[in-house]
Amino acid sequence: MPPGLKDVAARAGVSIKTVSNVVNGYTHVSADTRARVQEAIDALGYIPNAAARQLRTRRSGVIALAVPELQSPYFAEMAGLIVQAAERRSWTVLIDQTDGQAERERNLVAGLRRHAIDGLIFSPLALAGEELSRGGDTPMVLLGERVWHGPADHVAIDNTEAAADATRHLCGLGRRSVAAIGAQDFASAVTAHQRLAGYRAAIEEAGLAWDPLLVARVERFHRADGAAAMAALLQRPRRPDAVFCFNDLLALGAIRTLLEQGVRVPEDVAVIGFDDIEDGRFSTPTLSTVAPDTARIARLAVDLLAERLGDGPAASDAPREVRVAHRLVVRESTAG
Amino acid sequence: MPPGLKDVAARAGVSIKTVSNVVNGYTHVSADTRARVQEAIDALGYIPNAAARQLRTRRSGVIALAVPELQSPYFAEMAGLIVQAAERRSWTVLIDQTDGQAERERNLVAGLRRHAIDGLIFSPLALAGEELSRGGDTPMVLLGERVWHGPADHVAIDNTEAAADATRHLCGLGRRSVAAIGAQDFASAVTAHQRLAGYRAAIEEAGLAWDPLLVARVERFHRADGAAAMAALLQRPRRPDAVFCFNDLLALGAIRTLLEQGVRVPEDVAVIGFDDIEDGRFSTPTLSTVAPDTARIARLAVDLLAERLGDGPAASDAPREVRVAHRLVVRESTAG
DNA sequence: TTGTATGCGTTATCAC
DNA sequence: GTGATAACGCATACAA
Repeated sequence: MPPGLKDVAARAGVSIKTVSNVVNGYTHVSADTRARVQEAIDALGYIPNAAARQLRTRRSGVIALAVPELQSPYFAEMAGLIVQAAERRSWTVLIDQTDGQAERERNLVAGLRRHAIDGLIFSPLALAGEELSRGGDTPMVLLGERVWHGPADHVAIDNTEAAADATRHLCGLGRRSVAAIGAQDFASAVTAHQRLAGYRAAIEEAGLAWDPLLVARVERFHRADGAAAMAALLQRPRRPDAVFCFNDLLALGAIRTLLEQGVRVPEDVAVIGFDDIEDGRFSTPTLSTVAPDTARIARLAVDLLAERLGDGPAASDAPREVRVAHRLVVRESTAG
Repeated sequence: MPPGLKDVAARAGVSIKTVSNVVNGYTHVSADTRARVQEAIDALGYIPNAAARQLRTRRSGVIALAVPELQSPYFAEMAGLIVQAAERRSWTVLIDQTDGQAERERNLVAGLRRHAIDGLIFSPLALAGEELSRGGDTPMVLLGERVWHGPADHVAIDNTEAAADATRHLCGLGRRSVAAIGAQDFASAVTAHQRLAGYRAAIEEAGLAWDPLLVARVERFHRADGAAAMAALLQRPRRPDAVFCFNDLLALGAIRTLLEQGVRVPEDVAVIGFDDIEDGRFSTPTLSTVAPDTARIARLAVDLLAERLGDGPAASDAPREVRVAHRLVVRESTAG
């Protein structure tokens, strides 16, 4: 049975209120009393009971981070950064893996954890638009651009523009047959839609013909999907001389297929990805990519949540959209 | 203000005890009452208050998983699998990133979260031996082999034997100058020590001379360390014709350096890693490796913890060590 | 089978 | 500056 406020109070010869004051850094405590209480706390190894505290204050000091999957290096990195940012506010982060399942995401938004978490940072995959607003009362910050302007804050890079930048880079290399890997059909695939739009805009801007046969669809954004999509692309009549992949994993998979089939990268086909995960810095060839300012995204997400959680004036302001910078990173896979 | 037991009871015209019974699936409730209560629960959207429940039962339904870093694909995968396994017991997993910092690991073991979590699954990096037993009362399952036999359960593969298997594979290829990347000096680097021991055993078993100059030390197990270590190895007088890397990230970094310097893999240097992360299946060349049965490790870790947590007879048994299988996966990087 | 009453460890409102 | 005491929402011993 761990010691409680009561035990500390008894040992220090004061009331529990005084101990509580000391624990919570209340200022109006005489130095003498404070010292005595502190001594008792140390001696007993007192640790405040989180449950009791939460029951009273309705605050758990825990925020949830919901991502589609931790296996994806981008989300893993994001998770690590958010944990770090949260730590500076002494928040604990509960990481939730949705596996992109609509039902799980819905539960999250509905607030099935309502009592347990103070806020939610959410990177939705299966949910979009209004469904995201059927929310409980838990403050939420969305990661990734939304087309719809709902009641939640969100922070993201300009996906469409970033995709256009990547595509422009390929066109600027003199490539005339620029393919895309990563298109998705379902309505909630906002990221895929936006990157496709950026790709198309840049293609047309370069005076190239829009060719649907150069666009490969994928189920998910994994290496295996990229590999399969690339194989399909190579089957088609018009063979591309460049590929924009909607994320780095797709690109790494695509490169694998190309090399396997004796196609040189970047000489025959230039490949660019998206996310700037660490893998791309050590692959052969190293991977050109679009680098979002992930550290900044993480920091801003936590900051926005903190503002909502604070009882300050900003807590009830209109939802904000924060745009974060991205930059092009040119490496071997397009440096031909 | 979310509804409580009281509100549900009022609406259903019963006492809170009855509602509580229904919520907790107590069997002796008349079908009629149960239906009425359930209706009220649904209508009000009642969700039990986790804090209050925990205050009473001293159980939070949350277990912590502490890993050095989520960015590492192996730990990310492990985390995902453990979350899945825990889900089947309706446990929530709180993921803690220690960054390999001794202080953080110490806090964990000391139980600074004591009140908040029911159990801990821990993959220590900076702590070893006795320090791991200075534990609180929170049940703990250790991931990764320990030399010392402390008071906690642990589940792991036979690191030494697995490392020997990898090295034997290289020797079996006829390579005579087999290097190792991943040695570490500090005492708590149990994994590195064991893999080095396995490597050495296999080297001597093959009748090769033990050459300390073929062993490269690393700070951490990242791609960059592998790349740097390989570069150092190439500088030394005796150039290796094979390398056993203590994990896949090191191997991928090493391969990058080799290819960059025009050394062919596997023709000139065969490379094998450890962990079987997804990257290795799509890299060029694809990566030979030792594959631990990670899914089984995850499942067993959760099972062991469950036994400790259960109030059954097994709860106070002596600590168990569970050994999990591994297998060699031969891919292009050694298939020369 | 169901209801009443008590306490889990805190914080917060009042007195003193 | 400090102490007594009432909640917070739930589970459960005990009664009915």
